[in-house]
Amino acid sequence: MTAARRETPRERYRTQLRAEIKEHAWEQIATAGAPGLSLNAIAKQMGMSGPALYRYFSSRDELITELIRDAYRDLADTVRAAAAGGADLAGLGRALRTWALTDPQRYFLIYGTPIPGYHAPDDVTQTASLIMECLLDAARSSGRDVADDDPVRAHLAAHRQWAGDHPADAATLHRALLFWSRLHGILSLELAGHFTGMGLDPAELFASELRALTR
Amino acid sequence: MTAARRETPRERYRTQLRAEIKEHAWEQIATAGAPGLSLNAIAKQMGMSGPALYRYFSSRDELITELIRDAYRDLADTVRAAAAGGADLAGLGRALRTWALTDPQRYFLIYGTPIPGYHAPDDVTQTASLIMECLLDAARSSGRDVADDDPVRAHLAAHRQWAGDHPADAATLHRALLFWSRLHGILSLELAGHFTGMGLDPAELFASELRALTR
DNA sequence: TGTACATCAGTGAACGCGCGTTCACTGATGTAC
DNA sequence: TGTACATCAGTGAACGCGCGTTCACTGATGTAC
Repeated sequence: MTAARRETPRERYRTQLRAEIKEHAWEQIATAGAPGLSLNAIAKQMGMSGPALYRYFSSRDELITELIRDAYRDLADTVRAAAAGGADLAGLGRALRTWALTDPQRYFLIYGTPIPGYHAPDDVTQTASLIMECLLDAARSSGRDVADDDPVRAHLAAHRQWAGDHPADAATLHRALLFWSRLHGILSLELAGHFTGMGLDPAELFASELRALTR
Repeated sequence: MTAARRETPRERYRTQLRAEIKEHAWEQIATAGAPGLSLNAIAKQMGMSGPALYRYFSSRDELITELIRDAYRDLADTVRAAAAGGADLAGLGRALRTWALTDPQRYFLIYGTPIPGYHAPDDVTQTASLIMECLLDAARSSGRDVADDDPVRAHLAAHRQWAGDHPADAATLHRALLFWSRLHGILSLELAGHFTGMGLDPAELFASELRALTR
């Protein structure tokens, strides 16, 4: 058992301030979107000078990458917590929607318009797979078999790296994938306000898609 | 018959230069995303001074709004052309995907991450309905009835402003809506590179969702 | 417990940049007589 | 056909701004003897 070395006060302060910076960053993203994020603005908000932040993040890009990392991690934790609490596919769907509604711009930071040329580092991709694997596990034991004779299943069976070492037959892969893409379809349109503009209730549409996948 | 007044050379030049500016704007958006769009950069690219553009667009915001307007119009035209050419729902789906792949950032300008606080002007919303009405028409005469006993149909039947005066029963409304949200789900994940990152072929997935809707 | 030194947080000035936008202007193009 | 005037495109200088980032520095906090 490796005794976790006692964190020095300085280290504690450091991690705490890093967290504080990120919180302000999220606030800023929530109100102006990711492109509007500015180190100087965050510093001002925290009552310190701009260059001070360079003690905690080596560049604006590093901060954004860290935020993306955190967003993925937080979503993965949310989904896994729901699964650990015994949620089936429908439960995961509801957890996902709640998470997305909590902070739409955080959702879009992950699943929204990509920044041309930006590539997420490896560990972020790994966390993303974590989420998919969690969906797979739920899709294996719950949900409904949709379009069981669709030819895409051959393709899915042949390309299953993303399933990691989680056991999954074609039906499970298919279900998890449809769960993801369909709910993302509804969610992203909801968060962008397209349904409200049409006079529709997003909650109803989401619930309906969820039913189609799990009933 | 109102004789279209002959366009003066100056007017012709004006409209042509406006178009030229927009083209450069699209190029810029394609390579750096919408937030990276800059009037000065466009001017430089065209070999003129920055302030010159203010003869053609009163502000950066007006230019962006105009681009959004054009994107919607172009998509509406594409979809309507396909419909006029006798395409069924599946055909419209393929047309939609082709359009999206032609210029992903243009697609995202419409359906991607919303800019907090930005609200599209009325006429843009109208063009958006045009698209939906076109989908409705196709959904009435083609496609497959999915989940015909889902309770969401009551909601759809009760909220049908977006259908305009196009005749549409609950099944048609439902089909058009699912067509839109499901294909958007696949498409936006594809354009953002999420499938490629997983080793999956987006074309297969798109075709499969299309089959589920129309077979 | 006290002293000497090293570590580190944060500051203020500065650099270079690009942005959107205004303004007074020059020079070319079109219009009226 | 020629002249006088109005319209309009485009320029260059300027304003004010905020950005990311570097750098030499002060002052406080922790460490070693």
